[in-house]
Amino acid sequence: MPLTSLAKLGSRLTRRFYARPTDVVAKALLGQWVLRKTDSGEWLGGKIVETEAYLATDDPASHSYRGPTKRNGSMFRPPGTLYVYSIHAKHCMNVSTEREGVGSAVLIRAIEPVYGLHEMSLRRNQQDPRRLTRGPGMLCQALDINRTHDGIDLITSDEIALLSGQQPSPDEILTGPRIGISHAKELGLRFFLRGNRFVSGSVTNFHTPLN
DNA sequence: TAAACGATCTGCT
DNA sequence: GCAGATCGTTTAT
Repeated sequence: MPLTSLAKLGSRLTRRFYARPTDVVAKALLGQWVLRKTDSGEWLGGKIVETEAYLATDDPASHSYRGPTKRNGSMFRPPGTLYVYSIHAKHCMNVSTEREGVGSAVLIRAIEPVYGLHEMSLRRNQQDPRRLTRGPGMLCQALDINRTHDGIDLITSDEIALLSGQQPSPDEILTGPRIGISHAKELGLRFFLRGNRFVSGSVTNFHTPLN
Protein backbone atom coordinates (compact mmCIF):
# COMPACT_ATOMS: atom_id res chain seq x y z
CA MET A 1 0.00 0.00 0.00
CA PRO A 2 1.17 3.54 -0.69
CA LEU A 3 1.38 6.04 2.14
CA THR A 4 -1.31 8.73 2.11
CA SER A 5 0.23 11.18 4.55
CA LEU A 6 3.86 11.86 5.35
CA ALA A 7 2.96 13.11 8.81
CA LYS A 8 1.98 9.60 9.86
CA LEU A 9 5.54 8.44 9.41
CA GLY A 10 7.93 10.98 10.90
CA SER A 11 9.41 14.43 10.57
CA ARG A 12 11.52 15.72 7.72
CA LEU A 13 15.29 15.50 8.14
CA THR A 14 16.63 19.01 8.68
CA ARG A 15 19.39 21.04 7.05
CA ARG A 16 21.45 20.54 10.19
CA PHE A 17 21.15 16.77 9.83
CA TYR A 18 23.04 16.95 6.53
CA ALA A 19 25.45 19.70 7.65
CA ARG A 20 27.86 17.25 9.26
CA PRO A 21 30.89 15.24 8.13
CA THR A 22 29.89 13.05 5.18
CA ASP A 23 30.73 9.70 6.76
CA VAL A 24 28.66 10.68 9.80
CA VAL A 25 25.69 11.55 7.59
CA ALA A 26 26.11 8.32 5.62
CA LYS A 27 25.84 6.30 8.84
CA ALA A 28 23.02 8.45 10.23
CA LEU A 29 20.92 7.96 7.09
CA LEU A 30 20.64 4.23 7.75
CA GLY A 31 17.14 3.52 9.06
CA GLN A 32 15.66 6.79 7.75
CA TRP A 33 12.84 6.98 5.19
CA VAL A 34 12.98 7.87 1.50
CA LEU A 35 9.56 8.82 0.08
CA ARG A 36 8.46 9.75 -3.42
CA LYS A 37 5.10 11.31 -4.25
CA THR A 38 3.06 9.80 -7.07
CA ASP A 39 0.74 11.58 -9.49
CA SER A 40 -2.20 10.53 -7.31
CA GLY A 41 -0.73 12.28 -4.28
CA GLU A 42 0.32 9.17 -2.41
CA TRP A 43 3.83 8.36 -1.31
CA LEU A 44 6.03 5.39 -2.24
CA GLY A 45 9.26 4.45 -0.55
CA GLY A 46 11.04 2.64 2.20
CA LYS A 47 13.83 2.49 4.73
CA ILE A 48 17.47 3.24 3.88
CA VAL A 49 19.62 0.13 4.38
CA GLU A 50 22.85 0.97 2.50
CA THR A 51 24.81 4.18 1.82
CA GLU A 52 28.24 5.35 0.67
CA ALA A 53 30.14 8.55 1.50
CA TYR A 54 31.90 10.55 -1.22
CA LEU A 55 34.23 13.12 0.28
CA ALA A 56 35.16 16.66 -0.72
CA THR A 57 38.93 16.19 -0.43
CA ASP A 58 41.46 13.39 -0.87
CA ASP A 59 38.86 11.12 -2.44
CA PRO A 60 39.72 10.34 -6.09
CA ALA A 61 36.58 8.18 -6.37
CA SER A 62 34.35 11.21 -5.77
CA HIS A 63 32.80 13.05 -8.72
CA SER A 64 33.87 16.29 -7.05
CA TYR A 65 37.55 15.32 -7.01
CA ARG A 66 38.44 17.50 -10.03
CA GLY A 67 36.18 20.38 -9.04
CA PRO A 68 32.69 21.46 -10.12
CA THR A 69 31.34 20.48 -13.55
CA LYS A 70 27.93 20.77 -15.17
CA ARG A 71 27.14 17.27 -13.93
CA ASN A 72 28.22 17.42 -10.28
CA GLY A 73 27.16 20.95 -9.34
CA SER A 74 24.59 19.72 -6.82
CA MET A 75 27.36 18.24 -4.68
CA PHE A 76 28.47 21.81 -3.97
CA ARG A 77 25.01 23.16 -3.15
CA PRO A 78 23.72 23.54 0.44
CA PRO A 79 23.49 20.35 2.52
CA GLY A 80 20.27 18.49 1.81
CA THR A 81 20.37 19.09 -1.96
CA LEU A 82 19.55 16.07 -4.13
CA TYR A 83 22.32 15.08 -6.55
CA VAL A 84 21.12 12.75 -9.33
CA TYR A 85 23.53 11.57 -12.01
CA SER A 86 23.37 8.98 -14.74
CA ILE A 87 25.83 6.18 -15.21
CA HIS A 88 25.73 2.95 -17.23
CA ALA A 89 22.37 4.13 -18.57
CA LYS A 90 20.94 4.20 -15.03
CA HIS A 91 20.40 6.88 -12.36
CA CYS A 92 21.81 7.19 -8.86
CA MET A 93 20.54 9.45 -6.05
CA ASN A 94 22.73 11.26 -3.54
CA VAL A 95 22.30 13.94 -0.88
CA SER A 96 24.81 16.75 -0.51
CA THR A 97 26.44 17.18 2.88
CA GLU A 98 28.65 19.45 5.00
CA ARG A 99 28.21 23.00 3.70
CA GLU A 100 27.60 25.04 0.57
CA GLY A 101 30.64 25.26 -1.71
CA VAL A 102 31.99 21.93 -0.49
CA GLY A 103 31.69 19.02 -2.94
CA SER A 104 30.55 16.07 -0.85
CA ALA A 105 27.55 13.73 -0.87
CA VAL A 106 26.09 10.46 0.34
CA LEU A 107 25.00 7.91 -2.26
CA ILE A 108 21.83 6.07 -1.25
CA ARG A 109 22.53 2.57 -2.54
CA ALA A 110 19.52 0.60 -1.33
CA ILE A 111 16.26 0.84 0.58
CA GLU A 112 13.94 -1.76 2.02
CA PRO A 113 10.72 -1.22 0.04
CA VAL A 114 7.74 -0.66 2.37
CA TYR A 115 5.13 1.63 0.75
CA GLY A 116 3.86 1.18 -2.80
CA LEU A 117 5.40 -2.17 -3.71
CA HIS A 118 2.89 -2.69 -6.48
CA GLU A 119 3.74 0.61 -8.15
CA MET A 120 7.44 -0.13 -7.82
CA SER A 121 6.91 -3.55 -9.40
CA LEU A 122 5.25 -1.93 -12.40
CA ARG A 123 8.06 0.57 -12.86
CA ARG A 124 10.73 -2.08 -12.45
CA ASN A 125 8.89 -4.73 -14.47
CA GLN A 126 9.86 -7.06 -11.68
CA GLN A 127 7.80 -9.13 -9.23
CA ASP A 128 10.49 -10.15 -6.74
CA PRO A 129 10.45 -7.56 -3.88
CA ARG A 130 14.11 -8.21 -3.34
CA ARG A 131 14.93 -6.96 -6.82
CA LEU A 132 12.98 -3.71 -6.59
CA THR A 133 15.34 -1.35 -4.76
CA ARG A 134 18.52 -3.37 -4.15
CA GLY A 135 21.13 -1.10 -5.75
CA PRO A 136 21.21 2.61 -6.68
CA GLY A 137 19.95 2.17 -10.25
CA MET A 138 17.08 -0.09 -9.22
CA LEU A 139 16.12 2.29 -6.44
CA CYS A 140 15.86 5.29 -8.76
CA GLN A 141 13.86 3.34 -11.32
CA ALA A 142 11.44 2.06 -8.66
CA LEU A 143 10.89 5.60 -7.34
CA ASP A 144 11.02 7.29 -10.76
CA ILE A 145 13.87 9.57 -9.81
CA ASN A 146 15.92 10.94 -12.69
CA ARG A 147 18.09 13.81 -13.82
CA THR A 148 15.13 16.22 -13.78
CA HIS A 149 15.19 15.92 -9.99
CA ASP A 150 18.82 16.91 -9.72
CA GLY A 151 19.21 19.97 -7.48
CA ILE A 152 15.95 19.54 -5.55
CA ASP A 153 16.06 20.77 -1.97
CA LEU A 154 15.06 17.79 0.17
CA ILE A 155 14.17 20.00 3.13
CA THR A 156 11.30 21.63 1.23
CA SER A 157 10.49 19.46 -1.81
CA ASP A 158 6.93 18.19 -2.15
CA GLU A 159 8.03 15.49 -4.62
CA ILE A 160 10.78 13.70 -2.73
CA ALA A 161 11.23 13.62 1.06
CA LEU A 162 13.59 12.09 3.59
CA LEU A 163 12.00 11.52 7.00
CA SER A 164 13.40 10.45 10.33
CA GLY A 165 12.89 6.78 11.10
CA GLN A 166 14.26 4.40 13.67
CA GLN A 167 17.96 4.84 14.36
CA PRO A 168 19.80 1.50 14.27
CA SER A 169 22.01 0.58 17.20
CA PRO A 170 25.78 0.84 16.51
CA ASP A 171 26.24 -2.92 16.38
CA GLU A 172 23.69 -3.16 13.56
CA ILE A 173 25.88 -1.02 11.27
CA LEU A 174 28.61 -2.64 9.17
CA THR A 175 31.22 -0.91 7.02
CA GLY A 176 33.56 -1.81 4.15
CA PRO A 177 34.95 -0.62 0.81
CA ARG A 178 32.69 1.18 -1.63
CA ILE A 179 31.31 -0.77 -4.58
CA GLY A 180 32.25 -0.39 -8.24
CA ILE A 181 35.01 2.21 -7.92
CA SER A 182 38.55 2.00 -9.29
CA HIS A 183 40.23 4.50 -6.96
CA ALA A 184 40.50 4.76 -3.16
CA LYS A 185 39.31 1.20 -2.74
CA GLU A 186 40.91 1.03 0.68
CA LEU A 187 38.58 3.58 2.26
CA GLY A 188 35.78 2.05 4.35
CA LEU A 189 33.05 4.45 3.28
CA ARG A 190 30.23 2.00 2.56
CA PHE A 191 27.71 1.48 5.36
CA PHE A 192 24.85 -0.99 5.60
CA LEU A 193 22.50 -2.68 8.03
CA ARG A 194 23.63 -6.06 9.30
CA GLY A 195 21.49 -8.94 8.07
CA ASN A 196 19.17 -6.84 5.90
CA ARG A 197 18.01 -8.70 2.76
CA PHE A 198 17.81 -5.55 0.65
CA VAL A 199 21.50 -4.61 0.84
CA SER A 200 23.29 -4.84 -2.52
CA GLY A 201 26.61 -6.55 -3.17
CA SER A 202 28.65 -8.55 -0.72
CA VAL A 203 27.61 -8.55 2.93
CA THR A 204 30.10 -11.03 4.38
CA ASN A 205 33.35 -10.33 6.15
CA PHE A 206 32.61 -6.79 7.29
CA HIS A 207 32.98 -5.06 10.64
CA THR A 208 31.38 -2.29 12.67
CA PRO A 209 32.76 1.25 12.24
CA LEU A 210 35.16 2.51 14.90
CA ASN A 211 32.95 5.44 15.86
C1' DT B 1 32.99 15.74 -32.84
C1' DA B 2 35.15 11.47 -31.54
C1' DA B 3 36.52 8.41 -28.11
C1' DA B 4 36.61 6.54 -23.60
C1' DC B 5 34.74 5.72 -19.31
C1' DG B 6 32.03 4.37 -15.54
C1' DA B 7 29.45 5.29 -7.77
C1' DT B 8 25.26 -0.56 -12.79
C1' DC B 9 22.05 -4.20 -14.04
C1' DT B 10 20.29 -8.18 -16.42
C1' DG B 11 20.12 -12.59 -18.28
C1' DC B 12 22.20 -16.65 -18.71
C1' DT B 13 25.05 -20.64 -16.56
C1' DG C 1 29.22 -15.89 -10.66
C1' DC C 2 30.11 -13.49 -15.07
C1' DA C 3 29.92 -11.33 -19.72
C1' DG C 4 27.76 -8.00 -22.23
C1' DA C 5 24.54 -4.08 -22.86
C1' DT C 6 24.00 0.56 -22.26
C1' DC C 7 24.22 5.94 -22.82
C1' DG C 8 25.19 10.43 -20.57
C1' DT C 9 29.22 12.97 -19.39
C1' DT C 10 33.89 14.12 -19.71
C1' DT C 11 38.17 14.53 -21.98
C1' DA C 12 41.01 14.45 -25.99
C1' DT C 13 41.74 15.71 -30.81
